[in-house]
Amino acid sequence: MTEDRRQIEKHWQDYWDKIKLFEPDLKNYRHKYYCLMMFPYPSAALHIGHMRNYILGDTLARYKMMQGFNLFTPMGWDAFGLPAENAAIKDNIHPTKSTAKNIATMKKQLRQWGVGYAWSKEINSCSPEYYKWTQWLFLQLYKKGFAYRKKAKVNFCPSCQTVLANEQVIEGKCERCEANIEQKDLEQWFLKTTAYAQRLLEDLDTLTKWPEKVKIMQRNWIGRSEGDEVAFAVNSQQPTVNSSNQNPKFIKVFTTRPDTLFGCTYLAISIEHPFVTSLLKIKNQKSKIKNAEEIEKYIKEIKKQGISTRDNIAKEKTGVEIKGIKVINPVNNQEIPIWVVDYVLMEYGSGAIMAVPAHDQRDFEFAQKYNLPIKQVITSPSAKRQAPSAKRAYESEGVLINSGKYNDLNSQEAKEKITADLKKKGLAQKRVLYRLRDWLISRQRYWGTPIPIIHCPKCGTGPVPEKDLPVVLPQDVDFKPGGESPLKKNRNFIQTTCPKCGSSAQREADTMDTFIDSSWYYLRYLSPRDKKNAFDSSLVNRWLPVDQYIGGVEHAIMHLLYARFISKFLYDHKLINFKEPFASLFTQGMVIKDGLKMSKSKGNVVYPDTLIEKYGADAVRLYILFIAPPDKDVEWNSKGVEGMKKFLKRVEKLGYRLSVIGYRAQTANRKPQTDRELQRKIHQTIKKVSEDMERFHFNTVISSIMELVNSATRPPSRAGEADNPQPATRNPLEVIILLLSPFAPHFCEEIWQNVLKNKGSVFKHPWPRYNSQFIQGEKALIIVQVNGKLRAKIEAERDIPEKELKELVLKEEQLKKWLTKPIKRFIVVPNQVVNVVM
RNA sequence: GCCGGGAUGGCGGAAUUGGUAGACGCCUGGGACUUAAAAUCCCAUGUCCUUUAUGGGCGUGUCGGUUCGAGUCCGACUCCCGGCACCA
Repeated sequence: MTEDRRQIEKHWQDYWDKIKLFEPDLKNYRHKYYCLMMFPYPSAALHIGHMRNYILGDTLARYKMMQGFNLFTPMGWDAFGLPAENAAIKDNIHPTKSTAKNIATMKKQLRQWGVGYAWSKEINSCSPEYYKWTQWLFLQLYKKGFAYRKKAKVNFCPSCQTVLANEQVIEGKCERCEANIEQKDLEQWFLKTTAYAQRLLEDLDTLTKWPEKVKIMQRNWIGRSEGDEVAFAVNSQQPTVNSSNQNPKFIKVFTTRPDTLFGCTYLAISIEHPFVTSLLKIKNQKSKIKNAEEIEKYIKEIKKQGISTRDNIAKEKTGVEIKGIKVINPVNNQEIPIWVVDYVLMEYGSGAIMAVPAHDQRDFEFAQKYNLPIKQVITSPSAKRQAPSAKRAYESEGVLINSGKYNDLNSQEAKEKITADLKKKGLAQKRVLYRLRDWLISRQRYWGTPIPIIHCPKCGTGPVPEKDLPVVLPQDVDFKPGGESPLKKNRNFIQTTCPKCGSSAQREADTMDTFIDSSWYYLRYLSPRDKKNAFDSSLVNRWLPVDQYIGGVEHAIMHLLYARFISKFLYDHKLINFKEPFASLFTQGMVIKDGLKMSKSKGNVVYPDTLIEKYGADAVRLYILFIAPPDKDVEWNSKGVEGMKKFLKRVEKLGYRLSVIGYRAQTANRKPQTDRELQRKIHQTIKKVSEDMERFHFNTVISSIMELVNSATRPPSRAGEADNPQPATRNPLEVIILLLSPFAPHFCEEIWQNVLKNKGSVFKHPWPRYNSQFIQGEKALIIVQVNGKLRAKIEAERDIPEKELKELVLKEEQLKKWLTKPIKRFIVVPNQVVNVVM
């Protein structure tokens, strides 16, 4: 098979095409199985890391096919995005061309690996046929008020020359190019993801087949936090929580720890807080402050430094007191100072906090620096009256002290009582905050879906009518980025007429974040050429949610959160009838090389093509799934592929031997007990493999099949079983081929049809079943321990009574030297272990 | 700092509910076949000790505990990987 292996593989690839093995019957949704891989970005060529992903999915798909499911595994291309555009700028090839070329290369690779998809349903997010409906989706969101424009401080990447969503900023750096992110005030489009914060959080509990890890990451990202809003009166004026924040009569703070209110010794306020801004703007207000100039100077300085919320945590906190104005702590009417600080974020809560230095580490550090009082009000329940540590704040909950009538309550009780009392006075209310922000979707780049919006000088901003979709992305664009959208420079594109009044108007020049393309693609696969609808609701409602979604853990937050958000939006507007798009999620591990994730930019990429040339696709497929459980990261080492080739050769030889000699002749030469032993192994293996397939333990599946091959190849090792004759054992080769076929499809199809002489594809044959009565022998191997240490192994009848087993143990020669003292206890685990305790 | 995950031979890994630790494979060493090599097959392969056996001690990151019995459960710690991070 070595020489013509490539030809054999190609032969079966053609065969699967011919019999349309992977083409679904979408009308037949009974026993449906929608197996979806995250669609790839078309980069130059797929490496081993990608291959692991697709082989994993293909193996599962073929297994499900054999189990009799009506399988649907489509594939497509997430083709818009920055890499293609950057490559285009560098090499001066239009993204349309380079993308098409990359897709062709990748399709060829996938085919060579024996990976099958329903190619008739292929989609490509950069084709007008697809992005027309991405635009349609945007318009639905717009019409329902879920897409809006606002001027906001946004993350701007100076290197990519575009804004980024919060999720795309990692430690203050761009996730793509790692340039430091700048904050800019820009008018941008947002989607109201926050409107779904609570449901995105709650419904995670319904996703029982998602990895816990991914759900935890999403929960943390949504970041729900329950607490209270508490109003602090400015000087002695009477505040209420219902007045506006601009009103300088009071300042609202958000806290999760109202039990520490008595320990609040100053109020810290963001430099951008409206209270501060209006204070400095309005003359008679400003005159009340003794150090207005100092504050203005401070704010200017901090703004100049650029208060990024993410990159200066290590920096020492600074601030300046507003002299001349105080606030009243509502629990004890104590006057406390207000400090304008750089460590309170305007974007979260109310932009002001009650500072409790004794019980918050940040406030503690600040108070120490500026010599502000540190007042302990919580003590640990175990060590009452513990002095506050000189080095750290005590941040845990505990028992209240120095808190007037609330003393001796625990934190939980105190929270409720203090809030209730303040609520009566109108000074507090419950509030739930989320860390999740609205999704910023505008990108000042060329290679993306144009936002279907028209700006009319008379009518203002309005949608492109649905009948005019798609808004086609023009080809002749100078796409070099320059801080604003390249489309702005294309007059033919920009100039349009207002659909309402007909006067000359301008198109929106920004394109959409590519995560919108991937937030709904799983719906389009079922009717990719439909010219009238984004998706066919009746098909979608029958085929979704996706039964198995497979992809990288790097999409745990962004893609999966956005796709869930869009599904919920479509559900609420009755366009689909399910709330969650992906019933079961599997996140495969990364392939590591030299300690780093395999990636082109790091220069540690291994391409599978030369390995496939040398060993064949099946051997590489087997190896890639054999080296580790698929959800774990794995360090790549090409050395072991050889072993897989050897293994396939042994199976081939077994097949040759059985087919030449004939299976019956072969069994006739064996003793009956040999057959029984092999038969047991066959059924045990079917059981183990079937169970492990469901758990995605593909590595142990392969080793179990190897064990069965070893048993079928080698002469029997154990004899001495009862020799009552048994019916002829099932042909081991047939079982081996069936179990192995999802992993090594070409090889197995070849043996199935040309050696075992079966008609039709092995993938049309049902997955083998085991018979549990063949699994157990009538003798059990029992481990004998003395005081917990292994001392002997004996064979005994299954389910032997304890008394007889004890006699057997006492008779055993090997054990005599250990059983020197009187037996205290005799512990039996039936058919497994005996432990003699002396 | 917080939240996850992990640590098992020379290597990748196995051990599903506490019951033979190291399956399966790679590497390595030895042997058979061969004029020779490749391929193939067979044997060995955690570690130490001895009286060389159907022998024994030790051994799953560290320390301690529970149990007849712990890689697995509990408590404390070390290191590695991933996520989040002035979120009040």
